[in-house]
Amino acid sequence: MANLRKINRSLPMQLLLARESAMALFRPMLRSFGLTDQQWRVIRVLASQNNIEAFELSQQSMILPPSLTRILKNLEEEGLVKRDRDKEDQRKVLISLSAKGQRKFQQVVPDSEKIYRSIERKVGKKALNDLLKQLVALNSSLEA
Amino acid sequence: MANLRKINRSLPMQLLLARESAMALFRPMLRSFGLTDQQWRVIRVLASQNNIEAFELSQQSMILPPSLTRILKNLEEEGLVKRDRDKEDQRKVLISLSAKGQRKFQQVVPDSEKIYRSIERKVGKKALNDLLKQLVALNSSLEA
DNA sequence: TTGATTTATTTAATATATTAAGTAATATTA
DNA sequence: TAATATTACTTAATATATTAAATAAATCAA
Repeated sequence: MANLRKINRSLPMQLLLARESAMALFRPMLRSFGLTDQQWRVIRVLASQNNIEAFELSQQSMILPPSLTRILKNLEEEGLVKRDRDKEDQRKVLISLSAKGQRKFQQVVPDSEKIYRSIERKVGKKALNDLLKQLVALNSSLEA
Repeated sequence: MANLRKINRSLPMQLLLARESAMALFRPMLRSFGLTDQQWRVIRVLASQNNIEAFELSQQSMILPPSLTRILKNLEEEGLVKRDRDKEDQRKVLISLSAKGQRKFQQVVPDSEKIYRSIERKVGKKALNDLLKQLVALNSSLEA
């Protein structure tokens, strides 16, 4: 039987495992605030850029447009985000956090930062920064 | 407004981005063989270990049991895998590749390896190995 | 040895991912 | 400017993710 590298030595698998290990630390906290991983990604992006186009939001939150449509529908029903048509270009939808959404963000930030700092302690600040740099380099290598 | 690190500087986000960049290179090839990412993960594990328990398969393929149940149902309907009850412990299900599943694996391996080697060239063999080592280290740090 | 507990998997319900197709608004071009 | 193409998003269909609950077999405890 032809050989393939052991699955646990493959780059995509190690990236998946690493991401799962990291997210496992955030997930219970996010759930306690009634948020899914993706909803939190969306809210984070919106907290830093108000009235952002759906396409931009999709890129920055790494959520494909069809998923984003549903996620925004849910967040809108919960009153956390607002959607408006762009007056200049009626095809575009501009999305922003509601006051309630901003409060939700504020509530989550301290716990999120606490967990991130505990990761920094476990991994080591230097090792973490090195890793981030290598991931950025990897991404630009792979795009090329 | 309280501050949170920019989303694109967070570890989970960079891991997600890196994984997507890598998987984007494999996906068209896998689809051309009629396989989803997850189905290929399952087949890879089965190719190296026949008659594996569902729980073990779940761990190694990084697919939670409820998802695995459906994935195995689909793969079984396509005749790629077989399921048998463990004679010793009737709770357990033992899974293995059918002859057809083994042929499918053999068909995909060359293309998969070709893509992996192109990644090695783009990223650099040393950089890739370093990164893998750091990811392994990260995983053990985070579990601790 | 029966009743309670644990283990291994499946079902169910809701959320997200992926690909393809559809729709409406805008831009382009002959 | 009417026909065509493109853009920005949504809908649809199928696959997977996540959490909770259910089921059935095995184990444990009294």
